[in-house]
Amino acid sequence: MADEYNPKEIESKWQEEWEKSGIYHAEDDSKKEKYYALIEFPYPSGDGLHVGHPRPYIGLDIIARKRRMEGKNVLYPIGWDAFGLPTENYALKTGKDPRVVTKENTDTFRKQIQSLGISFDWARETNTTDPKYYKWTQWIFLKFLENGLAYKAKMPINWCPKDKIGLANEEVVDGKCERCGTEVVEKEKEQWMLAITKYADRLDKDLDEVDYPERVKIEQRNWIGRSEGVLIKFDDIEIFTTRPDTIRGATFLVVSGKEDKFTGKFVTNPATKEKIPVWEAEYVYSDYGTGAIMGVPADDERDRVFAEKYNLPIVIDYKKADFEEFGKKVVKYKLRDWVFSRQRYWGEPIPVIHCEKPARPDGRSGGCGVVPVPEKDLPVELPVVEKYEPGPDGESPLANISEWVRVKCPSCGGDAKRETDVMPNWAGSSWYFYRYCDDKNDKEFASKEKLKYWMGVDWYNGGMEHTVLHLLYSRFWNKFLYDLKLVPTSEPYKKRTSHGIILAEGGEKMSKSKGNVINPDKIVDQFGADTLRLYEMFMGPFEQAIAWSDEALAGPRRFLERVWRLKEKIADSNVEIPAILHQTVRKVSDDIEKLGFNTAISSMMILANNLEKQEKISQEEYKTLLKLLAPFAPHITEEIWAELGHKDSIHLESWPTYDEGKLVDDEIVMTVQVNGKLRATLKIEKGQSEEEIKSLALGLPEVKKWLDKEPKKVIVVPNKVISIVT
RNA sequence: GCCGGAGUGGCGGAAUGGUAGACGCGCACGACUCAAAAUCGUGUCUCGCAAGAGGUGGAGGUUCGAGUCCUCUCUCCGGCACCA
Repeated sequence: MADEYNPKEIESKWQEEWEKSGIYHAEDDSKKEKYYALIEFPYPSGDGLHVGHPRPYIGLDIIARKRRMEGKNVLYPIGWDAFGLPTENYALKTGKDPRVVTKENTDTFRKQIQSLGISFDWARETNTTDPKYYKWTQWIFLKFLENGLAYKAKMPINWCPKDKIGLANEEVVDGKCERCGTEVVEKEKEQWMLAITKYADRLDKDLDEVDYPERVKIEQRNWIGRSEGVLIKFDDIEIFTTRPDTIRGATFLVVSGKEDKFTGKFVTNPATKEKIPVWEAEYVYSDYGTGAIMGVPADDERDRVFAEKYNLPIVIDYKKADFEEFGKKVVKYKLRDWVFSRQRYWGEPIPVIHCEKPARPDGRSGGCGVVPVPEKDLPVELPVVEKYEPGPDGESPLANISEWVRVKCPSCGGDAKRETDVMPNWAGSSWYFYRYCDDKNDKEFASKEKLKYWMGVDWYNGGMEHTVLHLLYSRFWNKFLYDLKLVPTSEPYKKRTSHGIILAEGGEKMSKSKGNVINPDKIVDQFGADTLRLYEMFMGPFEQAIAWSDEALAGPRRFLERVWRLKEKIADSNVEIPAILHQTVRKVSDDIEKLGFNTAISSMMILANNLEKQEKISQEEYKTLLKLLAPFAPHITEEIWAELGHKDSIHLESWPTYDEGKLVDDEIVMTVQVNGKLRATLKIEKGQSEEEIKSLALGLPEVKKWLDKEPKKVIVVPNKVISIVT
């Protein structure tokens, strides 16, 4: 038969057509209401796409497509978060220029993603490694510097000996490098820091304003670690406690190892006026609170263990104190400032110059010290190097390029050196969502007018693993830029959701080393992109991790074949639209908003099965099904739409609506329970009275059988249940 | 230890307190076919010939009615963790 469903043919055809007509391009000057849908832009690794990557893209594609059909001006962009270690390590191994590697990888990724028919606005594609992009990453860094939020400090940092790289606290998991799993060690090093702690209170409090999953809010709050307590002086030692009421039970103080000059001394408990000893212990941290605590063995488990071990007195049943009786209330956070330096190559150079004449401590002229690169000289481009190895002491590979490093001080003209540290790969992703709003701008990172129109992001979907990394960092940048009046909203994302990852068959994580990675190209080739899209949305709840199954792909493909075949049943009759169509419109519309893609698809399957059983179907029924399906399976629906004689794309049609009054069938099946047990079903007509229904139910032979006396009570739940109690 | 989330057929999973297992996969049988694939139809929680009984990790409870609400408990997953 000539008219077979052939995805290979129709999919590439429509993809080209859509790109040519630009129907997915966001309009900057539009009277329409805007809608900004965002996915976390991918890191283009050398392994190419695996089937897990597109799950969030497809999910938000359905949202974006539905919004367009609802008449919104939709921005659904994509770009590449391309700085980072894997590319650099690959360059190290092969000697290839990371720029070339990145170009190859993004080309592969782009081609693969484009084969899935996702309605990204490719005209706004951005890349964090493009100097035109990272010029603005550097520019924002200079704003941090200018406002005193970027500073250099010699401090113990988390050092990964394998990657030869300093890590932010957020990148250390169980004492190991988040990336490679190597045990991190402490290392003293001069580092650039960003003062995220200055925003700790607002990062915590403003979570109240946004629509994030509760879990994400809790994890962020956990990480920020706000606690209210009191600072109390025991002679020269100030302690922090959240339980000042227990002060009369304090029989000793404990200081961290760094404060050990007090160890062995005695101080006065301001509440009891007794002299109590000062001890030193590892369980007290130097960088939290004041680095000193009061030991209340009667009320605190650790203090009790400590007191028992060292035979310290334990006072019970002491009188409680008032909260601020002995000191003043303060708020402390667990959050630490962000280590922002990386001594590697493939990142944004930190745009500062170190003048050889140090700045004078009194701030008067004579020396410059750290000098920001003037804005006109941005971007500071990464020079081409021969060797990508970090130096023996963990110096950046850039430190070896003396012609790049040696510059004149922009301030005094004297000899100076460039900063050779680069930024962490979280830098470019902390602001990319602004760039999409105005990606061609070479005067600003994005114009205020365009930001005002497009921001904030209406719906942002991404991985749970970024809750305390990317999500917290980008909220911090946003708040900083908001304070400078450079961006219009105090929070970047109105709504955040998370997708579950796709696991390999058998439930293991997909990884190259395990050899269980599934390439979407294979699936597209064999089944078509529409089947892949449908399957990824149908396989299970969107927000839940789920194992891939090759076998199960057949279901969605059969469904599409069925929809395809329904063409032949179209009749030009003007039939009354049955209730099931209204129900399906409602179900699909509602489910999409709840990320219930699996149940939305299931209801469309039911509708298709239903239509197939009919002799003939009306144009109206079929077109409605196609429109509902269009966001899920954009190619096949477009093809059929065109075959039905339409000149314009189905994706420009308006989203179907339903009639509230026609949701219920004329005939309803109710269940009849006797003492809670199901005994019969009862067919009734729409609109029958409760009394009628009751007597019909009581008259059923299957019911009479169980009634040996007058029922005590009969409960009728409209359209559902008749419950008889004897 | 603390804070979240989840336990439902052979499998993925459905179910505003109202017929548990929708939808899909798989499997079985049947139709079509020389045959196979594809497609279509029927069946598919357990016990029972049937009437019926039991069944959503376990034990109680609330309710006319509980997978869903409450109490206790077990297991798994995620986050935080000598954070005062």
